[in-house]
Amino acid sequence: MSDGSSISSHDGHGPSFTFYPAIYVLPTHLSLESLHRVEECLLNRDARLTYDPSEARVFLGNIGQRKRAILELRSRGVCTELEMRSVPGGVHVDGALDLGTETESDGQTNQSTGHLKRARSSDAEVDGSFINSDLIRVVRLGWLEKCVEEKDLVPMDQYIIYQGRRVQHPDDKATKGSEILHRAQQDVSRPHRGTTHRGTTHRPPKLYKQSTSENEDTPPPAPDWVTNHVSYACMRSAPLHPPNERFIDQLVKIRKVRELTLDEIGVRAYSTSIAAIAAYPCEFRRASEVLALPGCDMKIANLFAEFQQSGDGSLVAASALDTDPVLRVLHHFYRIWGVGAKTARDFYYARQWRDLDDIVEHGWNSLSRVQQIGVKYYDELLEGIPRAEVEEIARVVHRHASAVRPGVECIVVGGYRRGKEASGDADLVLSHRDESATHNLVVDVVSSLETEGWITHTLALHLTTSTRDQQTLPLRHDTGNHFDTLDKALVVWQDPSFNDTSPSTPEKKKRNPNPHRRVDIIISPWRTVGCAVLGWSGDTTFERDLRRHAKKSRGWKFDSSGVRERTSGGQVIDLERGGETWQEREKLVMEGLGIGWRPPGERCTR
DNA sequence: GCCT
DNA sequence: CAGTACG
DNA sequence: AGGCCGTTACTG
Repeated sequence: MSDGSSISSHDGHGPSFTFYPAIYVLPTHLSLESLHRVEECLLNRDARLTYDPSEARVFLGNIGQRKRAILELRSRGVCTELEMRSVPGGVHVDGALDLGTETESDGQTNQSTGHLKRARSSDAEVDGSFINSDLIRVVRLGWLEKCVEEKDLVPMDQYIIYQGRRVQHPDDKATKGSEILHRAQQDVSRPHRGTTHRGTTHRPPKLYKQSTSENEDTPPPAPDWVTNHVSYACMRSAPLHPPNERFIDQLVKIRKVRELTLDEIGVRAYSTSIAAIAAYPCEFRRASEVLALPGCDMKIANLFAEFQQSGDGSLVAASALDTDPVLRVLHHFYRIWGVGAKTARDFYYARQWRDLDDIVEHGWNSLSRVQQIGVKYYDELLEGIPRAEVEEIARVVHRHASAVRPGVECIVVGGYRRGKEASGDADLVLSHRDESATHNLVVDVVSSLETEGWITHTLALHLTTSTRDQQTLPLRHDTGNHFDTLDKALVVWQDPSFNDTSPSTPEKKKRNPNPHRRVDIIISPWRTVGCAVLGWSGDTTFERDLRRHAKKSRGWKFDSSGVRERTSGGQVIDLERGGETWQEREKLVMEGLGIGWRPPGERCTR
């Protein structure tokens, strides 16, 4: 092995590390495979592995020098001072030193007595020195190799490179961010110290079989995109329901907390990790598998370890969304259409509101028009639209569009096209092979639908190309020809027809019981319909990475209205010319951008 | 939080 | 200008 | 150390 690790995961039975404190494997100077084998070896012997440096007390690594060891610790935020009493080669005294300090965990000591006997027979240092001391040790990998070779625990002494005690971190001042966020981070950083497993080295029962033979828990071969470090979500296939969906659900909740606490970068980071995990084709069995994915590092691997050990698959930082009283209210406000994280916090902290009634009672007139609509139809707009109903809406829109522009095509995009059972809204792209037919189409379709009673409110109208062009064309010799983005209408929709039978009071019109729905109608000229459909069919991270990739790898600007040169002047790049159908044109765009085609059902980055 |  | 929306 | 989607388009 180039990194000098001779650890094999097929090494038969060996000693048990159950009663060692949390072990952290330093990845430095280790290949990913070696790292995995070392972890595998430890796990097979019931060691308590951690990906959180702050809770580890043994750091195992392919390292030779004390100076290097200190550096490795420091770079992981572990500040120590040298502990002189038992340095390498010194007298072995920690047992005596620490045995007397065991006061807080009698239960654990008693419970493990029987095992301690076994352990003690081969290694006297196991019990006393570690279980209750705050000693931090950096140990050469050779120790583990020796233990494996001897099939027994071997004293660490000769393998200790450095030994220290934790000291207060110099810049440990309070974070300026919200206390909730801070608390959440604290909680995450010590996932094994919860009330459930407090202080004990006892591992929860393994769900998988103890490995004895060929069926060894070697992880499945990594997919290409892992080996090749493909970091753009738009270049991987992520299905609607990936194998690690339950873990992803937890991470999505943490991301939501980051949104609510205005941590945009954290949101971006979690999105990257989530997208990678969503593309992973099998259930993780080891945190080290997580570690191998692009966009996932110790933080995420550690969260997976917590997920795996939690029993019910919950993460403390994720549960905060439901349990923290402040976050609960912020989340509630955030789900109002037209209210983002900033406004939600303003409602809470400045206006001191706590629920929708407070808003209606004390601030109705301070709301924007769309926020009022958002509050009014709060529950209905959050409901989720079944696929059949999305199709129904599309038929109605297509009928009206056809009346106004014969030959128009209506394409359902968004979550529906990715296969979601229920969509947050209905996203429809209208296009026509005759370029002039898409001119003013939004306005015409929306007013037609309004007249027939399908559209109850228009939340936003984005008019760019067509309407404005005509009015301002003479004035527009603009410097930067950003002449195209798509026309679109974001509307509130309600089926106007319902049974008006029964009423004993026939004069009073019964209220329409059909739920209000959010519908987005997007207009695209045929010339760029492939871009429109591509830009409106992927999950957020897929679309972000699409733009990022177009920029970084081609120097192009991609959006749903087309592909352009990024250099001023912005020459249009026509990647879809020659495509006969919108499906063909979308495929040509994906290939032209160099991401390769994949169906919409595989663009689910969450 | 992760990557270059 | 900041804030929100869209995927 | 600096970037992270969009020179988005809209509202107020």
